[in-house]
Amino acid sequence: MSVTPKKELAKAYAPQDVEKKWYDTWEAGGLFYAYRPDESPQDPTGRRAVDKAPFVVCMPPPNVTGILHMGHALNNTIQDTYIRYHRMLGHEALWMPGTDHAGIATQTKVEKQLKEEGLSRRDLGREKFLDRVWQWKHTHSDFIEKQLRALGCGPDWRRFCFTMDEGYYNAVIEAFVRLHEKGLIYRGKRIINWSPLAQSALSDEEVIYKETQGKLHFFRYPLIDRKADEPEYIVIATTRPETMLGDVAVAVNPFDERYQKLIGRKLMLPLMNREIPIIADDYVDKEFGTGCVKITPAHDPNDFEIGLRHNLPQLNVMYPDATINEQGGKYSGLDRYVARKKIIADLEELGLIEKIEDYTNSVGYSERGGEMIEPYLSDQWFVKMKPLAEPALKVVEDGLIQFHPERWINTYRHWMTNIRDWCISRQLWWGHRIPAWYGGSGEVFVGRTAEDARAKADAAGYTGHLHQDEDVLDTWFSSWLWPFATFGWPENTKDLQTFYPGNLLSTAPDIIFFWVARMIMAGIEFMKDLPKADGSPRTSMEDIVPFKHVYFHNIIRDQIGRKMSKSLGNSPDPIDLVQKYGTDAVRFTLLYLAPLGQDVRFGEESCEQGRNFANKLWNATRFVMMKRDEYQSNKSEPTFESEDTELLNSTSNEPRIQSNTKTGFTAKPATTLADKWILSRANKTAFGIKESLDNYLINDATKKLYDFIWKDYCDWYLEVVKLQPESTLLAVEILEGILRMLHPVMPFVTEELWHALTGNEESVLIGQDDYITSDEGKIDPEAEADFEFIQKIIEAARLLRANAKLTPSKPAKFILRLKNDSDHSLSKSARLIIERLCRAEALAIEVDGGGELSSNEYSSELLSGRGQIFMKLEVLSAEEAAKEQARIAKERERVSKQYQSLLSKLSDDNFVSRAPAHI
RNA sequence: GGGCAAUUGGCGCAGUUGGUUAGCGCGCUUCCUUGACAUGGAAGAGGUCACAGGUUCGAAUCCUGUAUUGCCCACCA
Repeated sequence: MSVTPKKELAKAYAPQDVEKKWYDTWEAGGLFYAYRPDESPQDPTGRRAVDKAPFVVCMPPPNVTGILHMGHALNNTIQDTYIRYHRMLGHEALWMPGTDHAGIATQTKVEKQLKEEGLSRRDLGREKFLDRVWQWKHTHSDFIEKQLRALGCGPDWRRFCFTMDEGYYNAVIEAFVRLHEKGLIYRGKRIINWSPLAQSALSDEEVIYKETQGKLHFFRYPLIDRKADEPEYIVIATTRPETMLGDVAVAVNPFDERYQKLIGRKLMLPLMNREIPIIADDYVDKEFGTGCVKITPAHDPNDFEIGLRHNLPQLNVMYPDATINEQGGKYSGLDRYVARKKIIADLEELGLIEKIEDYTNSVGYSERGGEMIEPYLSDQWFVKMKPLAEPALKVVEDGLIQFHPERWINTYRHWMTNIRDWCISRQLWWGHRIPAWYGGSGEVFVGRTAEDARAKADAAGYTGHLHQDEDVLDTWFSSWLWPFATFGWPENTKDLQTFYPGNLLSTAPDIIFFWVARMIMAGIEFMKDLPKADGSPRTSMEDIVPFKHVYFHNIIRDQIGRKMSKSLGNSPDPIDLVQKYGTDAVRFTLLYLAPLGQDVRFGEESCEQGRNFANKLWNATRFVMMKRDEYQSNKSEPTFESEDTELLNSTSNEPRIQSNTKTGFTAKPATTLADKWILSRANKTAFGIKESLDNYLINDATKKLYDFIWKDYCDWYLEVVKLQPESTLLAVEILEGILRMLHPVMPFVTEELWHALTGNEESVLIGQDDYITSDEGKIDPEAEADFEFIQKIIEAARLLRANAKLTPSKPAKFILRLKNDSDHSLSKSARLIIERLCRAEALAIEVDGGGELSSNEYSSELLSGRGQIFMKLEVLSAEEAAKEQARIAKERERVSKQYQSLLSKLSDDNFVSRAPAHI
C-alpha cells in the first residue's frame, strides 16, 4: 500500500481553488463526450459502455452577439444538472451546444460599429460587409463559451454548432426548397410589419404591442358635387394622419343611415387634391368614431383587405426608412412624424380639422430596435402554417411531447389554432440568403444552388439573366431546424440516427411561439421521411417529434419585478456572481429559487444561501474525515478483510469505486436507532429526489437535498456520531452518497470533497460514478418515528433550558416521565444521546404515575400526550417564577383547547361515522 | 375584448391528490466562539393563508363570485 500525503481541508470552502482544476480535469477526461454505439469508447477510465441509451438535450443556442444573463445562467444550469444526472444514471448523455447567428441583432451591432467609422453597409457592399460580420462573430463567440464554462456547464464541446456553419447553412436552404416544392412556401405582396430602423420586415412574433398615449384626429374630407341637403364634408378619424396621403377611399357601414345615400359619391382628399370614392364595407363599426374610415391599403392590414374586396389601388407613400416618398406630394422626403405635424398644421389652416382628442391605443414596436413598426406593403416570402401546425398541435395534445408545467399547453393550443402565415424574408445581409432567382420579367426559380436554379429556368424555357433574391431568411427559420440540423440533416447521419429525437428541451416560456412550436413543426415535417438506424421507416410519431419533454422555467426578474435585460442593465453578470459566491453556490441558488413556471425575483444576496450550503457541506466532510482518522487510530486491530477497509483508508491509490458494485448508501445493516433513522432518511431523500427530477420539479429536488443534508445529516446525525463513534463508518458512507446525490447540482465542491473523502485518483470522476439509488428496504418508518420522538424530547429539554436562561455550560437535571413501556425503554436506550444533546447532568427516566411536581421547583414540557419532561429549577426569583407560571398556564390552555376540539370531534357522530378510521 | 397565473408572518417563497399544532430562506430578539462549520449552533417572536359566499365531519387546499397584481394573445379607424 503506497502512502500519499493526507489532504488537509481548509477551514472554509474556497471555490476559486477547485473550479478551474476540476473543469480542466473533466474536459481532459472526456467526461462531456457522448459516443454512438459504433464508436469505440475513448474515455480514459474505460468505463463507458457502448450500448447505453442516449439522453439528449439541445442547448437553446444563445445569440453570438450576446452576453449571458441570469436567465441563461438558470437555463444552462438546469440543462447541465439533467445531463450530469442522466450520465450518472448510466445514459449516454449528450448536451449539444451552439450559437445562433441572430440576424437582425448581429447585423445591427456591426452596422453601428460601421456608423462610428462613418460608413454604411452599402458603402462596403455585401461581401465586405459580411466579412466584417464574420470578424465580429469570431471575436465574440468565445465569450459565451467562457461564460458557460464558468457556470460549470459541460456540453460536448467537440460538437459545437453555429447556425451559419456550412452544413447547417445547407440544411436551411434544403428546408426552404423542400417547403417551396410542397407549396408551403410562397411569395406575395402583403402588409407586413416593417421595421424602419432595420429596414426589414418582421414576423408577427417580433412585434410587441404596448398601450401608447396618442391622439385621435378628426379630419374633414369635402364632398364633391354636394347637394343642398347634404353635408359639406365627411369626418374621418385617424391616429396616423400621415397615412392620409395614401388614402384611396372612405368606407362606411352599408347599414349606416347617416351615410347610406352618399355611398358611391366622391370626396376630395385634402392636401393631395385627389378624388376618392365613398364605399360600403361591413368592417366599419357604426358606433366607433364618426362611422367613416379612411382607407389606406398600403399602410394598414385591415384597409389592405378592404382594398382587395373593392379592387382599390394600393398607394404606398413611404420609403423603407419611413420617410414620405414621391407619392406624398409636397411632403415627400419628410420623416413620418415630421410629415404628421405638417399635415395637421396644413389642415388646420384649411379649416379641415374637426377636433383632436387624446387617445390611448395599442401600438406595435419592434422587439429588437424598440421603434414603432410601420404596417407596410411589400413583396415577401411566407410559410403556410396551417398544414404544419395541425400535426404539431396533435402530438402535444396526445402527450407525445409533454410540457412542464402542463398549463402551457393552453397557450400553445391557442396560438396553433389561430396561426397565421409566417413572414420569413428579411431585408438584411447577415443570414441565409433566400435561394430564389429571378428573371427579367417576374420569373421565379427556387433551387438549392445557382446552377440548380439555372437548370430549372432552362427547363422552363427562360434563357435570360438570373439574379438571386437579395434578402435573407428570418433567424428562426434556421433555429427551428436545430434538433436535427445540428446532427447533419438532411443527410441521414449516424449521429442523427443515434441522437434524434432528443429527450429534453429547457427554455423560457417567452419563446414558445418563436422557437418551441416551430421546432415541433419542423421536426415532424422533415424527420418523418428519414429512416431509423436499422433502416426501418419512422412510423411512430414518438420517433419523429424532436423531444419528449419541454421544461418551461421561470423568468428571472429583478427585485422590483422587471424582466432582466441588457437594455435595463438590471441583470447581474452571472460571472461576477460566480466569482463572488462560487459557481456551485450560484447554481444551487438558481435551482432552489426556480419554481416551475413561476417568475422569480432575484437579488444577488440570495446566493449567500448557496454559498453557505457549500461551506456547510465542506465542513461536514472535514469533520467526517477527522472522525474517520480518529476512529481508525483508536481501533486496535483494523479489519483488513472488511469492506470498510477502503473507505477507512483514504490513502489507497486504487480506485475504490467499481462500476455498479454499489449504488445505494451502504450494503450493511444498521444497528443503532440513529443509524436506522439516517439510513431511512437518506433513502427516502434519494427516492424523493429522483421522483422530483424525473417530474421536472427541480426546485423540489434541491430543497430535499438541502433539508436532508443540513438538518438531518449535519444537525442531528453528526451530533450523534460525536457520541457514538461506532457510527463513524456509516457517516462516511452516507456522506459519500450525499456527494453523488448532490453532484449534478453542485459539481465542483462535490467532486473535490469526493476525492478528499475516497482518495480516488483525479482521473476517476464522481460524475462517471453511479447516481445514488434508494433502497426502499432501508426506509424504516418505525425507526423514523422513534428517532423523531427522541428529537422531540431533546427539543423540549432545550426549550426548558432556554426558558430558564441556563447557558449551555450550566448542567441541568431532568426527569422524563413517559406513559407507556415502549417509550420508556426507547428513551432508555437513547439515554446517552438525550443526555448529551440537552446537556443534562442527570436524567431520570420514569414510567408516568408519580404526582405532579411542584412548579416552584420544576418547569415542564408536554411530549405530545406521550409523557412529560421536567427540569429542576435553580433558585428562582419571584418574578421569574411568575413568568414561568404564566408560560405554563398558556401552554396548558393551548393543549387543553386542542384536546377539547379533538374530544368534541370524537364525540360527534358525523365525524366518527364519516371520517376514515385512521384519522 | 379573450386566455393563463398569482394573492400565505417585515421581505422573498414552499405547501403534490382536502386531514391533528400552516413550513422554508432572509431579516428580527435572546443565548452560545462547547475540538466540522460564526458562511455556525440553540431557543424565540411574528400569519384569522386577499375578500365574500358555498361544498364537506373537516378547506390555505375544491366550487362560485369580487378585488388587486402580473403575463400572454387579439385589436376599431
